[in-house]
Amino acid sequence: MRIYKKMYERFGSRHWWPADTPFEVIIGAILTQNTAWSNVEKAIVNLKNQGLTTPKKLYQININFLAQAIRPAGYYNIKAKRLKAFLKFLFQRYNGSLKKMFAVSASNLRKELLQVNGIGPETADSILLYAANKPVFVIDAYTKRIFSRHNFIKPDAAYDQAQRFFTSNLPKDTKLFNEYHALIVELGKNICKTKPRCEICPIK
DNA sequence: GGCCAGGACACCA
DNA sequence: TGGTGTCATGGC
Repeated sequence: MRIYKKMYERFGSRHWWPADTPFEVIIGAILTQNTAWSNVEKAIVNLKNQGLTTPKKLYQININFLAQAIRPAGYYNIKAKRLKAFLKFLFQRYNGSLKKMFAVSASNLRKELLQVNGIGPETADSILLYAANKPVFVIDAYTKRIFSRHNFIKPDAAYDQAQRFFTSNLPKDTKLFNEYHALIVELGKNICKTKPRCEICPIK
């Protein structure tokens, strides 16, 4: 909480995730896997321009067509397959309704999402926190890099292990988790990128 | 022109 | 469980 406050004082509210709708959050969460967000944005613009930002549309279109549309995001063939896998899950289990899916408890939905091919722990947690508004802490590359450099977690810590560090030290609060992870990304992008620990780091 | 970015999975031992 | 290869574009 002490670190959170320092970062918040430095960067302020981040208003995350950068998307217009919960479904766009899900698309972005899958497309950004090991990929710079700037490339993901181009892919999402393509989808928007073609009116493909609803579950129904994406469920219906041809997978090869989808792959071409998301090409700028990289790994486009595999990501098209992963988006399709999620849509198949959404329609078969929840009749295509995000509302119904979000009504499921965080822990149960997490288990279900992890069964979907192409959705791992980080993607699942991003969906739970930023699309479904559930109090789940997201661990990503920035989180591990920054907090291992400052010796709060081990560099090779497993996902769940790193996650426990945060959840066991913080109140379980969706807004807090949302803001915290957004601040970590901000710090990771702009300051804690190359130098292991630098003078201007707000959390040292 | 090499390196890297908001992972996940298949395959192997 | 742990290690390695694979997927690919765009910015610097």
